[in-house]
Amino acid sequence: MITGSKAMIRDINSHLVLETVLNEGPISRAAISVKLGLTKATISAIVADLIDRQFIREIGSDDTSLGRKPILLEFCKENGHIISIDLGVNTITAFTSDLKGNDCGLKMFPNNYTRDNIISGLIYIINLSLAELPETPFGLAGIAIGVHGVTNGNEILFAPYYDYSGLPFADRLSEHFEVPVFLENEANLSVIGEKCFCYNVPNMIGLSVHSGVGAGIIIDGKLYTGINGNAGEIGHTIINVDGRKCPCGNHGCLEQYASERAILTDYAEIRELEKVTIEEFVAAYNSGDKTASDLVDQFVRYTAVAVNNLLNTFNPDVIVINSGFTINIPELHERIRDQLKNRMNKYCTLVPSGLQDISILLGGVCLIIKDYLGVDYSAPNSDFMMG
Amino acid sequence: MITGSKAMIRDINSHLVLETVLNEGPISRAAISVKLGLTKATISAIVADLIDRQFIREIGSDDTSLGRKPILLEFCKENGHIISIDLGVNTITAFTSDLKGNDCGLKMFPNNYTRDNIISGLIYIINLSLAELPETPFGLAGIAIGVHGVTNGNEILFAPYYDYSGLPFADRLSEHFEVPVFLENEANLSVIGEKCFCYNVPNMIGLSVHSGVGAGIIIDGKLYTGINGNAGEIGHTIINVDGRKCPCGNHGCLEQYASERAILTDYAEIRELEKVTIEEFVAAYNSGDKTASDLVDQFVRYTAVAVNNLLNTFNPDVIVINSGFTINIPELHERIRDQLKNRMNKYCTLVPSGLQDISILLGGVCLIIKDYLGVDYSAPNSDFMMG
DNA sequence: GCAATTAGTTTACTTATTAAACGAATTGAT
DNA sequence: ATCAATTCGTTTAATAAGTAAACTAATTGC
Repeated sequence: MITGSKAMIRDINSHLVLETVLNEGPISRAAISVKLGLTKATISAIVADLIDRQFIREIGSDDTSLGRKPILLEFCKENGHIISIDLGVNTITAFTSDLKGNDCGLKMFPNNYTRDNIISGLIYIINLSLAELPETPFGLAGIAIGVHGVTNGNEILFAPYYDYSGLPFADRLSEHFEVPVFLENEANLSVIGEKCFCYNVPNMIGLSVHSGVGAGIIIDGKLYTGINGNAGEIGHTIINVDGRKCPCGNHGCLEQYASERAILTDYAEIRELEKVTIEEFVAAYNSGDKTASDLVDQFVRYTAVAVNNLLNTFNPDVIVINSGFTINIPELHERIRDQLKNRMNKYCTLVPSGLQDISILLGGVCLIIKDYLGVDYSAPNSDFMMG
Repeated sequence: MITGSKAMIRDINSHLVLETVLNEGPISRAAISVKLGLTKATISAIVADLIDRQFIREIGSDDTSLGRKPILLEFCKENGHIISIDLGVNTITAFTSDLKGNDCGLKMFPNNYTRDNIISGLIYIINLSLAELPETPFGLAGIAIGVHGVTNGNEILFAPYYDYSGLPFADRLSEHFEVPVFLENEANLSVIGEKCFCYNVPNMIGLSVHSGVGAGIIIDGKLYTGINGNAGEIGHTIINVDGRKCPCGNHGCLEQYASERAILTDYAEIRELEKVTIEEFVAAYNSGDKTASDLVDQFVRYTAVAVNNLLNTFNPDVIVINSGFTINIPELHERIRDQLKNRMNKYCTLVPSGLQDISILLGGVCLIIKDYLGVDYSAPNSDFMMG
């Protein structure tokens, strides 16, 4: 049972100070005191401890008009590194950053790994990334791995596109690198990334349309994954009760209409092609291909249904859409929004992805920051920051 | 900004002690100390204060085999009263209880009130209920009002079945009776009631099928209502993209298929009747009426779709169904569950309502308990308690 | 050079928890 | 009947964290 104690008070206040310096620094002790409503004495004591532990440091004074100049404090972002990996079906992307998510290197590798060698493959990839990083006081803070499938408690429960279910990724990598390792679903990481770097709101849904369709759910500022990590598996919500058969056993699942897989498969079938990439599809669409245009209509229509259902279910601050289609054909946002103009959706706040193809990687970074510092990161003046 | 302070420590621990006595009492100081992990000295200090404030009292000793007998502490449930009202379209139900939700009287009134006199009507009804209650140290702890419509911050935003939107219920009643007043959507109250009295789990969805279809959402033990109180308005999620037109402007909303209104309207139309009550409909079904049977099939089929979608969206501990159909035709639960046997729903934990037609009223009681005591009530050994 | 102002530290105090000793109450063995 | 063993609850001294207020430090402008 978590009970109140003096240690808890200091813990709460210390994290508040660290969060303030991280997200609003450089900032002075006096300003922190005003912002948090704690006395200057308390702030001074906590700051001394945080400096001692090398989380923050004093930098030059600020320019003020009157009185003694404040000593500015800033977060020591380069004192450690984070590795965030997008374990894609075709490509593995490894992103290294400092403790504020700043780019320290990005590498891409074809994913030729099988169930038998994927873990050693990841160790190899991580070592390659680590090799380029300078020594730091803290070293590696943690490793995040974005999985295209359902995860629960650091285990892959179900992944339709690769055969990695049940593998002890986290345990092995954690033993090997002696740092925390987190496996998390890509839609979940994606929405975390959007929240921390772009849209700082407490309740948001990230609608991720890639091979399948998933939603990352943030409620009260916290990721909600359900009791088995299956929350947000909206690809298998039924939106057409008499519709297309789905491998899951039901009919009319969203995923059969609005996923990349559905659209590209439909296109390939109609055009009697073996396989179509999203780039080829978009090129066809842009050149006025009628089939592609019809399928884009389908995507817009069914994605709007998905957004309608999410709005009426969650009534969130924002819904962010991230998909290859909307990234490559930006006007789709407006078209989806146009289909949502009815009485129940007056509070609709549909927004485009701010991070697009790196949302998963930056979401992984935020997960590690949260684990390592115990603090929610909210990137101030981020390149990606929205309204 | 909420910061850590000494007052916070005592506040946290004091509420934990009160919660323990409320939900697990009668219990001794020693047992509380072990359960919470606080020292006996701390518990003694907090208990002295709670006794002083008349929230708890000492009762006789417990029988133990060895050593000094513990002094049992219990919650003073009869020191105050709660009024919970179900503001139905046809009927207003007023329930009075002690501070643990025990029945102190239930009255029903036809709802003939208009926009102009509903507030004075409620004052009249509440006064009638109060008149029968004995004097208590605390008096009235609060009033909860269950609304069949969307509420946000104690205001009715939208109610399709009566014309009470925007009325200052809470302000007027709060001024008049000088106690806190809460307006809340009926599906939300319903799921709170089920959580506190029947299913003590942190993540649950209450599917309420009455005139419309709504879901009460509890995440991490807390009601989630969205940013405008519109969360859980699943009656307007689209489950049949080319389906029936809905007044909301879309096609194929769940409410057009699986609500009482939809089923009863369909039945009346087919049978060329003016109006059918749910009792008449159930009687027809029980007497083998084919039309009723077909419409029950429709209800089962679409309710299963709703549950499927909720499972894949929330992956909660449990989903509770509460509807006139399932209350009156219990085998429908099994039939709904039978339609859910597919790969994605292996964690399905669909359960019947434990409180049935009083879930809204008891949910209101829990809301007031939470407000008044600052503690989550979890009815121990409740008559309604499930597994 | 001094008043005014703001930043940050020091000091005395308050308060809540803890650990340990202690007193109280009860059982069971001698 | 008495006393050791046991458990319950209180008392006491110590610790730790925040607060308020006084104090020192640093800077500007008159």
